[in-house]
Amino acid sequence: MGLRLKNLRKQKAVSQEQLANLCDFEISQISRIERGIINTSISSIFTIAEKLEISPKELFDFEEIQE
Amino acid sequence: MGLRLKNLRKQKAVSQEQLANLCDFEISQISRIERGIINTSISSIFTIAEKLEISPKELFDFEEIQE
DNA sequence: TTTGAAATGGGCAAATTTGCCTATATTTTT
DNA sequence: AAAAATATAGGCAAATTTGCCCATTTCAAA
Repeated sequence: MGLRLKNLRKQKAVSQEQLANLCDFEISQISRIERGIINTSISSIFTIAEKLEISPKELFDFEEIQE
Repeated sequence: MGLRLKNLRKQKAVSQEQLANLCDFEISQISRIERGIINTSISSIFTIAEKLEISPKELFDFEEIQE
């Protein structure tokens, strides 16, 4: 999931800091989510998806195997 | 999300208790998730989706408006 | 290589979730 | 209506996440 987010974020050319500001999260939080350090909540995912202007579903669009 | 889960679970004719056992969660936890009392984690969602034999994406397949 | 931006890492308190348990309410079946 | 099954509710401690710091590392551009 984290990897998926990282890829989508980069596709949108948004930095972790920018995304953090948009979501009103901490940068470290975005970093933790992308690296899979934490198991973030659904609402965080929804916020991120919204601010990244993607569908939440897209964040789960990856093969089970990875990460 | 909770509503979506509840619907999918019922479609599969699985009770909260059965789902809880499958996932190795507490029944009350399933109940809380379905009612939106808590903001559960992604990994919980993945576990539930797996045990319910659905794609995680399906759980997010609903209109923004509802619930 | 140096500079600046972007990302990672860690510590700590506050907030939230989770498990465990028991009780009550609601729904379904007989 | 009564009984049985399902779902909701709440309390409490343990576990996890989150925000708020600041320091360090990695990466990209000059």
